[in-house]
Amino acid sequence: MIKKSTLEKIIKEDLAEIWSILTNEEKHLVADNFVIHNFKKNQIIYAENDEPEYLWCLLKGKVKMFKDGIGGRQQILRLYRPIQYFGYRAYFANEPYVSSTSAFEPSQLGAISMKIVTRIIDQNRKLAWFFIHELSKHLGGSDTKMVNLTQKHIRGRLAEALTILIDNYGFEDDGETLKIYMAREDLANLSNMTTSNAIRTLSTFVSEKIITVDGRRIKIVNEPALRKISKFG
Amino acid sequence: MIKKSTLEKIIKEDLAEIWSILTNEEKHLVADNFVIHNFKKNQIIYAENDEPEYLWCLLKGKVKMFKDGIGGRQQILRLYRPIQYFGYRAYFANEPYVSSTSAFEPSQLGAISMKIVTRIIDQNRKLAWFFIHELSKHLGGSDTKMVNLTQKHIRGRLAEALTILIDNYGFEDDGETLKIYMAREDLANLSNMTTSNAIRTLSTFVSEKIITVDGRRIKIVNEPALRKISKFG
DNA sequence: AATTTTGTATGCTGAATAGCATAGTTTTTT
DNA sequence: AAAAAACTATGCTATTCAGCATACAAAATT
Repeated sequence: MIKKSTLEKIIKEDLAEIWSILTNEEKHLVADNFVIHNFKKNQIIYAENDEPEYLWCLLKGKVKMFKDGIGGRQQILRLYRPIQYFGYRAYFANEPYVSSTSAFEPSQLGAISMKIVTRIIDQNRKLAWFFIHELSKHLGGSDTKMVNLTQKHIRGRLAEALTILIDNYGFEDDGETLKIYMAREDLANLSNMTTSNAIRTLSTFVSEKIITVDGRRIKIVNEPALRKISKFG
Repeated sequence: MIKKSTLEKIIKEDLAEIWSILTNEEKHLVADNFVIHNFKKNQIIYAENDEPEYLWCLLKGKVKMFKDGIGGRQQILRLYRPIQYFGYRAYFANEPYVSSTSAFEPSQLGAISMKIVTRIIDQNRKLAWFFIHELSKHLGGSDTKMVNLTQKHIRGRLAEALTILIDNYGFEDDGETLKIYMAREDLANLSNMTTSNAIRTLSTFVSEKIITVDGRRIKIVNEPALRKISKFG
């Protein structure tokens, strides 16, 4: 269980952009209605077709947003890190979730009722702008990703997935080991290919000295080459 | 050139949802800053990497939003009909356009400076909500489309494209001829396949008595079958 | 610690779809 | 209305990628 103090720190000391724009009164409203949840590895936070109810705030851990497709094949849509927000889109669109989310690793999340978020948006322009900005960013990203996934070849898609991991979670202290350890299957689900092909293509990247692999530990040894493959492949 | 009266009709008589939520003063502000543009068939409205400046309102005609990918292959992201709005996402995200738009057929559009739209959002909650809702809908649609395009087979993708055309533009008076005549290449660009494969797959749909084809005129003769292929294919 | 389960690596095979060529047709331009 | 350009239809071939099988390795569970 996260300490109440940790939570208050985040909200009151404006550690995340979103809270810094609230009035003290609004901060109190949020703090009083913020419920902490702990999720185990691979535990579902919400599932496709569920009715949206909460704004989720990832405090600690890693979360994936995904959609189950044909034959149980999963497509990972987005990855989240602390402190980021999700779960609000479907509520705003007034429809059930079109995707699911689960914890990649043991994670701590806060849930705030969307009714309260709505109430605050109604009285605070800046929060409205926060969501307009956030949604606009995601929409551009989704459109771009669509074209990348449909048009790039396997090498390009896997290279792009690796750059997404770099950009989202960064490196360990050595400056080259990816700070996320995911199964090959997840890597495949992120880059729209089968697990076999993710494994195969990783191997060729190793033989080309672009990465090294030690179990799930991936080191990026030639990032420019990787980004080049991602861009043109 | 569209008549000023037509424009005023749209804005003052609340023919489109968006305007009905404005105060009279705001309506005036919009009407005074609304510039009508005519676009020829295939003319570009704005292009990828351009800096966004206007909210575009499609008054008459048809518009496609697309992204140019590898080897000049285009992916159509969304289709617009009167009276719908676009061009605002990149401005809200504070970034250049990630996609382009062009007129499918001779079209009339209105352009309003995004600065003015921003000013109105700042003073009118309802307009903020309009965009939050709109962006949320589009984001859900984009995520769903991504999975459809990457996971469905060719038949399913083409069937889906046809249902998108039905849902966006409907039928002629006969109740079965699609009210949009697009080149096979555009149909291919909508469903992520080559032109050859769009033509081939259309032919098999004809032989299966799901559609009939007369040049670019497509009649949907078995819509349930089409939707079934779209869903499970 | 042993056993079971799950994940990784690699090879082989087949299916799906892209690419290209050619002929005929429609649309656009002059 | 004629000429040019663009589009459509179909066949054949090449490529990419998925599917499956097997062996091995690593994790998780008992």
